[in-house]
Amino acid sequence: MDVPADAAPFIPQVFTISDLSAEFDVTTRTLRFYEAKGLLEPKRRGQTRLYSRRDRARLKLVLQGKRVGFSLSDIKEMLDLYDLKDGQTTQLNVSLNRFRERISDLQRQKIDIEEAIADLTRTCEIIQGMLKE
Amino acid sequence: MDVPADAAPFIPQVFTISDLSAEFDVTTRTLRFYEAKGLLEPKRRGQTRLYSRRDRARLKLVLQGKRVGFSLSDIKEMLDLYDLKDGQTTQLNVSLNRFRERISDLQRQKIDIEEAIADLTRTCEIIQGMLKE
DNA sequence: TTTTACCTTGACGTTAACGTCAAGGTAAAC
DNA sequence: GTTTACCTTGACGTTAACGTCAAGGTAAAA
Repeated sequence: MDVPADAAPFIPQVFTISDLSAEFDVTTRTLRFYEAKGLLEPKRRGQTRLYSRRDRARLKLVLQGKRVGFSLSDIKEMLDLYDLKDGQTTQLNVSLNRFRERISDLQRQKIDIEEAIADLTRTCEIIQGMLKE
Repeated sequence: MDVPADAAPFIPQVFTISDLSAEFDVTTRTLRFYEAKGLLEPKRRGQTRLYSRRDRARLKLVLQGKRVGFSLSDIKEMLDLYDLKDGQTTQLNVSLNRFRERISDLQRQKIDIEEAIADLTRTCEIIQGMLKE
């Protein structure tokens, strides 16, 4: 009841570079690289980086984005969009379109791969035919 | 009947760099690059490159190989294999295995893409849900 | 107190498949 | 003869996403 509203939380939840490195299985170099690219913005304690929960959440999003094939600059743009706290709907629509474009790309790639598989399969059959002689 | 067996053919079928460039829609830079990589070996008339039908056939194979996702060095290895005119069967088996490995890779990739599509689709649905509010 | 471990910045290296000049040679057409 | 077109080699540039030193700072443990 008497706890001041601005009392510092007792679970600050900050992370070192090696914490995140270990948790997400990326190198420290990668984390510094993401910072240089503006994807993360850890504070410093002296020289040492201190990552907040927000940084951690962002990192998670970066890695998710990479998994589905977005480039780092794509991801940065989207993260930056979400930082503009206004016009939520607009932001969501922008990202929605991004995602849909990416889905189209992926479907195109899938077709290409299927064609390549068909090509190679046919070629294999021809070679097998030759080997039967 | 009296034509000597070693008579030069009257249809030499040689090609200039721009012939091939136009026919296969690749730049001349690309053709020189492939030569530097040992994929093509055109003769020279003075300075100028003269591509034989064999070069043309090789180029065709290179482009086919690229289409199904082989690297240039993969392709070079396979082309070189076919140049060793002995042990045909062995060569064919080697390539057959290569092709099958590539097919496996592609199938793996296809699965990855399908997963990414599923991920993105799910995310889109979530966003759409948020937008309905 | 020295070792050990972890942290920092900075700068250059890597890979693939060419692109892009630069600087010049040749050759046919006008 | 000069313009136009095409050819040559050589060398450096590009892109992405980090990797790999180098050289040094700090701090806790032995």
